[in-house]
Amino acid sequence: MNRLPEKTIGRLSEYRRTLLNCFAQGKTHIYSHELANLHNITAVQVRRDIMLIGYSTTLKKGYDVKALIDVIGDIIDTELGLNAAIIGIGNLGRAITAYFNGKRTKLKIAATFDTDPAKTNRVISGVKCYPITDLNKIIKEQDISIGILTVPPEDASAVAETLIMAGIKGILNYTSTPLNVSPNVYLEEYDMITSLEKVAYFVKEKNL
Amino acid sequence: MNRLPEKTIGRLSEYRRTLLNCFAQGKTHIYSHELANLHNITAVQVRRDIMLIGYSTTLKKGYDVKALIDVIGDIIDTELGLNAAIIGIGNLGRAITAYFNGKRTKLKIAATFDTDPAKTNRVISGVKCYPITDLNKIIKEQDISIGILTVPPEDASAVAETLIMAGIKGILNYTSTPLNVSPNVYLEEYDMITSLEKVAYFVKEKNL
DNA sequence: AAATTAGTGTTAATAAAATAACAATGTTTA
DNA sequence: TAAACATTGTTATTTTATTAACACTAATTT
Repeated sequence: MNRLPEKTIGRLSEYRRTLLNCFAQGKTHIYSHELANLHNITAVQVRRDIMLIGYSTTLKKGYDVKALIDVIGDIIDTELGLNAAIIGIGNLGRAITAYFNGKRTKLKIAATFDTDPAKTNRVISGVKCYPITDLNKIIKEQDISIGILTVPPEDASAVAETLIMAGIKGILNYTSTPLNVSPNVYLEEYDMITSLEKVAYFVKEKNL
Repeated sequence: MNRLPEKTIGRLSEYRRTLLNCFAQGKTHIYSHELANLHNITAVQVRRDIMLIGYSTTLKKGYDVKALIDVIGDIIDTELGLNAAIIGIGNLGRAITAYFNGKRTKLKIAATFDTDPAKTNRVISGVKCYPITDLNKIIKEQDISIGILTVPPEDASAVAETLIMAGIKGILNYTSTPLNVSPNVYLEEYDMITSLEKVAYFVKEKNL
């Protein structure tokens, strides 16, 4: 399988969740335009994405929901699953942890970390919270390969550094501090303030 | 000013926050490559973005930090500011509210909404929480033009509908339910599960 | 003060993503 | 069963975003 476009990967993840819903509702087949409507994109986009992952159907009755779920799983899941850790268990960290708990099988939030002694060494949102001083040890012990950063912005760089030293392979950065990581670590950044300011800008523009 | 690219708007928001930090530290000028390094992008990208907003400097001492902050403000802020509301004041809603409080002058979280009677009619993270049945009334009274959706996925579509009926102009959707909105409403969607699955995919790919 | 260097602004080229066009073919309808 | 239709898979085109190239000029060095 050739490297898939980044945007396609994102959409595949979304398709799969929609497909899982359809499957749960007993729907066995789905047309490209149905899937497209559910995601507010074009049917061509859907077909192109599905072409890229090498799935196709001989029928003209739409895609086999179950089969497509499996094919997407083959692409985006790892066989044994991956472990992630949340660093900074404030409201945002808790939101993500709670959101995940029990839902994914292949991706698991295996540990959380914080500096606040009131939070550490107990279970929060179903996951054990460790003091951040144990980060290196726990990351290695539990084979955690993804770090989700929800610490205050001033701590972000230092924590990222520690994560990378501990051997993490991917970082999802929700702090407003842009990070600088070596090219062998995959970094995805998302900043809520930026998104809100973007919405505000386009709201303003619409009124012109 | 011609329509700016969406990606540029996002970066401008980020530049501004970095510039505000620089300014607070007494830095008066900044080179394009400094700003670029702080954001892990190229200096060309920075210069191009700044060119697009029509700012330029005659000096070769970098951009005037204060002036650039103001120019970006002229682009992305509205003169009177805009009001936003959070719908669904769980962990995620609280995280965003707390994050914002007292920080922005031009964008304000003016109200929050929830269905849970234990949460409504009191102040949470510094903002009054109203029952969702009052949504239409409050949106209009307080001139709220942006809705931030942090409700459970099964409620997302209905709430979005209500928001639009109430006259909202922009929606930031953090639920995992893709929304379908009329073209006169600006919609930005962000899904944490997708992001995490994307990171997992690229972590996996790196190992090949 | 002439030569060099470093930095900006802008146009041109490239790359990535989305959309359009359309051939192929199974399905439905007359 | 033949014609019309609907749906997929794929290539071509267009659009959007990024990167490279480079002319210009203030600052620095010799």
